[in-house]
Amino acid sequence: MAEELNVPMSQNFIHDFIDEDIAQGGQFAGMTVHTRFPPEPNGYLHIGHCKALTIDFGTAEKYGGLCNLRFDDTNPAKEDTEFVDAIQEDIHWLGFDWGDRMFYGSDYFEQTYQYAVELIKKGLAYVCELTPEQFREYRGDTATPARSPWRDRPIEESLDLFARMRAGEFPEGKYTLRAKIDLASGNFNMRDPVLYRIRYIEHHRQGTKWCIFPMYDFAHPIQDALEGITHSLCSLEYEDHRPLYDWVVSNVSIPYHKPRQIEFARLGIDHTVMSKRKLRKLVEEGYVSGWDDPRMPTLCGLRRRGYTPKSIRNFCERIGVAKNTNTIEYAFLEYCLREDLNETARRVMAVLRPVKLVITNYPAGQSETFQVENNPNRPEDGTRTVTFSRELWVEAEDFLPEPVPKYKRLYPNGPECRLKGAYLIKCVGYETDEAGNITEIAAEYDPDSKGGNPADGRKVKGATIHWVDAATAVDAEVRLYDNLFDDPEPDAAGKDFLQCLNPNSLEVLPHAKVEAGLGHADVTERFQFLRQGYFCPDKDSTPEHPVFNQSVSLKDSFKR
RNA sequence: UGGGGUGUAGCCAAGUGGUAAGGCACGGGACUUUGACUCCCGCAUUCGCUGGUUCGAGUCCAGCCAUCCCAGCCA
Repeated sequence: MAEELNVPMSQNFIHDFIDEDIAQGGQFAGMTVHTRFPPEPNGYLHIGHCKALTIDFGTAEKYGGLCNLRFDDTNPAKEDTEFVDAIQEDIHWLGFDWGDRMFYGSDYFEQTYQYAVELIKKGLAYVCELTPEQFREYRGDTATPARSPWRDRPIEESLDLFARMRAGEFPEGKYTLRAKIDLASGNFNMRDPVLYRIRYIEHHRQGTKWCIFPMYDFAHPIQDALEGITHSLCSLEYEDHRPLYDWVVSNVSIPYHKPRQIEFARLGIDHTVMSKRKLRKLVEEGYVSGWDDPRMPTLCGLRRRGYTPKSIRNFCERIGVAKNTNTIEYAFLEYCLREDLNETARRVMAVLRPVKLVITNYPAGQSETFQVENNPNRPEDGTRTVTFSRELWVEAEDFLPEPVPKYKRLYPNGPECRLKGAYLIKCVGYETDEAGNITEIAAEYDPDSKGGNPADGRKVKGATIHWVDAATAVDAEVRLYDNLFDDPEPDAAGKDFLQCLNPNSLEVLPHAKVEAGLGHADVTERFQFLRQGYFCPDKDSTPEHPVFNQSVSLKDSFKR
C-alpha cells in the first residue's frame, strides 16, 4: 500500500544541501542518508505533521535511506501513551511505514545522562542552583549579558551534585545542569542553556525511574546521532537552536558522525489553526465534538470529513518545501481531494433538500428499474439498480417557478431535462402551500426516452437532474461543514482565534433522501452524491438512519 | 533597536548571469447522461525598494524597506 501512495519527491533546497554534503566528500561521503520523524506524544497529529512526514520519509526514500519514528518524550508533564497509539495509527493510515524502527527518546535516558557527565568532566557543563525566578533575572537582555554565579563550580562538585540530582536528593527547581557556552551571545539559546531539570512526575514509559529529564536541545541531537540519522529535518523555529545542536554533537563523544539539522517552513492553511494548544482548547471547551471533529485539521478529523490518505499526501507533495512563511488556500486541499475522489468514488444519487416531483403521465402504482453506472471513469466498477416510479424526490434548487437567466433546470414550460439514467421530462406546473412554499412539482415524461436517451436522438437542452424514487428512498441525515473560522487568519496577531469562529461551520440537513439499498454496508466506502459534492459516512451512522459528512463542494455550481 | 530567517502573480512555487517553469484560484470557450470531470485559450514587459557592477541582473555588490521567529527548568 505504501508504494502505491508514494509520489516521487521533487527536488527541493533540502536535497540541494544533501547533494552538497555528499559531493563534498566530508563526513557524509559514502553514507546512506537517514532521517527521522520525531513527534512529541502530547496530542493528535494534524495535516502539518503530514508535511513533515512527507519530507522526512520522502527524503530518506529519495536517497535510498530509511526514516525512523521516534517519540520525543523528554517532558513527562505533557506526554501520554494514549497519544503514542493515536500517532502510530494516523501515520499508518497515511501509508508511511517505519518498519521496525520505532524508538522513544526516553529509551536513551541512560546514554544521555552519560553524555552529560562527559560534558561536566570536560568542564563544559555545571550544576547551577539559580531558582527559576533568579534564572530569569540573571538572563540579561539584548544589551546585557547573562550572569551565572555557579558556572565556575568545581568539576568534582558538579559531578557529585548531578549524581545526587539523579538520585532524587533535591526538590524540583533546586538545581539544573547547564552547558557552559556564552553568556553574552545574541542568541539566548547559547547563554548557558539548561540541559537537565528535576521533575518528580511519572513518565508514561519510564515510570518513576527518572527524576531528572534532559531538555530537547540536549536530547535531540544525541538521539539523532545514536540512531545514525544523517539529516535532522525540522521546522524553521529551530533555526536559532542549530548552533546549540551543533555544539552538542561536537562536544559529546557521539559515535559514527555528526548529524546535520536543516529547517523548513511549516504548513499554514487559511481559515485554519494548526497550533496543538489551540486545537486542544477547541476540543476541551466544546467548540468541536472532539479531536476527530470533521472540521478539525487533525488527520483523524480530515479522515472523518472524507479526505483520503492519497489526497492529503498529494497535497503535501505539491505545496513544495521552502523557507517562506506560507498560507496555503483551503481550495488547494479540496482540489487534491476532488482529484482523487473523482477517480475512485462510487456515485450515488441523493437529494439533500427534497421536493416531490410527480410524473403526471406515468401510471400510479407502476414502477421499473434502471441500471446506473457506479463510476463513469471506471466501467469496471459496474452498475447498480435504481427504482423509478410516478413520485420522486428532487433537489429543491432544481426547480424555479420563474427562471433566471441561463437557468436550465426545471420551471413551468421550461426546457426538456433528463432524469439521470431514467427519462426525459418537461415541467408542466407546481403546487404551493398557503405560505407560498413549493410543495410539489408536476412534469410529463417521454416514454420513448428510456435510460435518458430520446428515441429520435434529439439534443436535450436542459440539465441532467438527479432524483430518488419516493416509494423506496431511505431517510438520511447529511451534515455540511464549512471552514471552522470566518477569518482567513484566525491566528493573526492581536486577535483571539476563538472570536474568529464561524457560527455556520456546521449545517445539519435531517431530511435528506438517498437511494434504497444505500445501507450501512455501503456506507463503509466513500462515495459521491451527484451534483451535490462528495460525502463520506459519519461514525454515527446506523443502517436505519445513515449519516453523511460532506467533504467538499463541487466546483463552480450554478450561480444566480 | 540583540540574534536568526524570509521577500518572484490572489495563494503556493521553480529559477544558481543569457532575456520570468508549473500548480491552485480566477476569466472565456468546446465537450458532456453529474452546470462535475476532460480539453483548449487567457492570466508577472517584471521578481520588496533604490543605487552599483556587467554587453546582459530575479540571479552578483551596497544601502534601505517590509515581514516572521526567539528572552520555558516546553518541544
